[in-house]
Amino acid sequence: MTESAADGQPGERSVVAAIRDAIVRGEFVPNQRLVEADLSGQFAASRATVRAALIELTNEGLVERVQNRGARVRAVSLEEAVEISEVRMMLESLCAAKAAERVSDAEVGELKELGELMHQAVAGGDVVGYSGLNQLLHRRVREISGQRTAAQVLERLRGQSVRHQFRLAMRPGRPQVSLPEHVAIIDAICAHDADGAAAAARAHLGSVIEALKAADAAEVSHLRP
Amino acid sequence: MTESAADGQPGERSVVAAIRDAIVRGEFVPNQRLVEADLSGQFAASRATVRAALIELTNEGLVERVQNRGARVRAVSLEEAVEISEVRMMLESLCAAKAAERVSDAEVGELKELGELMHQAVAGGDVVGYSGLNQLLHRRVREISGQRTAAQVLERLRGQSVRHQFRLAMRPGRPQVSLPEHVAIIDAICAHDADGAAAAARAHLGSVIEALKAADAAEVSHLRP
DNA sequence: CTCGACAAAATTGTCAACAAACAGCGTTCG
DNA sequence: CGAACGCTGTTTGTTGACAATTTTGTCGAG
Repeated sequence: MTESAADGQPGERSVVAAIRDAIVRGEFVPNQRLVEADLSGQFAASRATVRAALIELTNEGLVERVQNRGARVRAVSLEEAVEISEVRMMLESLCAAKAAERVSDAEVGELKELGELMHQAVAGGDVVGYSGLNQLLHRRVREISGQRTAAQVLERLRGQSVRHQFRLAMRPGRPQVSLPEHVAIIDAICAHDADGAAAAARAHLGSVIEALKAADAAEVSHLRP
Repeated sequence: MTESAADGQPGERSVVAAIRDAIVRGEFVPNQRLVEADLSGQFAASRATVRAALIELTNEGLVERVQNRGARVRAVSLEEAVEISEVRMMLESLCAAKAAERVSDAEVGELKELGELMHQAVAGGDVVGYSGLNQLLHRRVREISGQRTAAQVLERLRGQSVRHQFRLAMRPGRPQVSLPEHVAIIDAICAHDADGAAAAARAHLGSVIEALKAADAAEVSHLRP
């Protein structure tokens, strides 16, 4: 029972981050009601601050708010997760192509090293480490691309689908599938091959979509043996 | 000096819409400061309501807010407008492809009629009418696609770039260029040709990007003859 | 026993006031 | 004469309380 982090300064920005973390980390489960007064107590902030935070998180797609009925943690269905991945497929391929055009020599070295670390993580069975490297890679590609608009959108979408992403990373055999896809993206970017990078990113996200559907089907069948 | 629309109920939702309209319609120019107290008076709402509205509009990308320094209308540079159009290129092509797969017979008729109306508007020199039909077409394609995630992102991006879009629509000869591109999108969707629709949408947005750059270059050269 | 209306509790929406931070300007010191 | 300092006015950030709305629990009639 983590009595939750009620410390830190109660600044507006901090409360947003705190609630977001609580949702992303799974402390607040989907469809859980988020009562302003309760959160006000939990995070040691005034109700107005909490309210502002909830509005911000609503536009980030993490919470749902309906008139006079309060806010609750938004539950993203499999269908929505697939939609999000489809959008990611388009935008990550755009960013990968841009990154391939703009990548510097230093960044090439960085990406190659990242690929090596991912390889080691998979070989060593370090699933959570690999998951972290995975996110880091995607973020670095976004940054290198210089496409701030796409990067912002992708960042928001990541928050919404983090639960599904995590569930996916935990499936046995998944890292072995995604590693070569990631390597392909890295290689294409480092070779300044924009078309190849876009294609590799598309292929990777396509694989994610298939895996999402497969994972869901597997879990459903597991619920009724 | 339109003393601005201060009527209507002061509901939270209404204030957001009112301020958004004021920005999109150009009543509030880019970089204009948005003082909470002033808006509170203009829209007959409390400062807290205005504040909530500004937070919401910040996440929509229409206003910029800095700590302890207030909010101002966000000015999107040409560079940003191009970035936005690049993202739109990817997402609109996705929606066009999905729409081609899912379009019903009734919707085919609707789209064809829309194309006819656009043709008439261009032939009659009705620029603003054509601009409206343009937006309507893009929106209908998004709706038909059933891709709610992409549609939401596109809707937000449209708000940010509406000023550039409008400037573009006003350039002489632009409608004659964009009309066949729009027709190509319509035809591909109506023929259930997903790949063709995606390609047509990509081509259209590519044309928009080129036109944006050209329009900017022309205006710059016009400022120093 | 179920359905509907009524009342009470809980929760959100709104408001006015207070405190903190920043910007501009005049004063004073080097 | 120039620059640093402090002051004042304005604007945002925050708080607490009040009003409106929804939900929940209860009672009575059919």
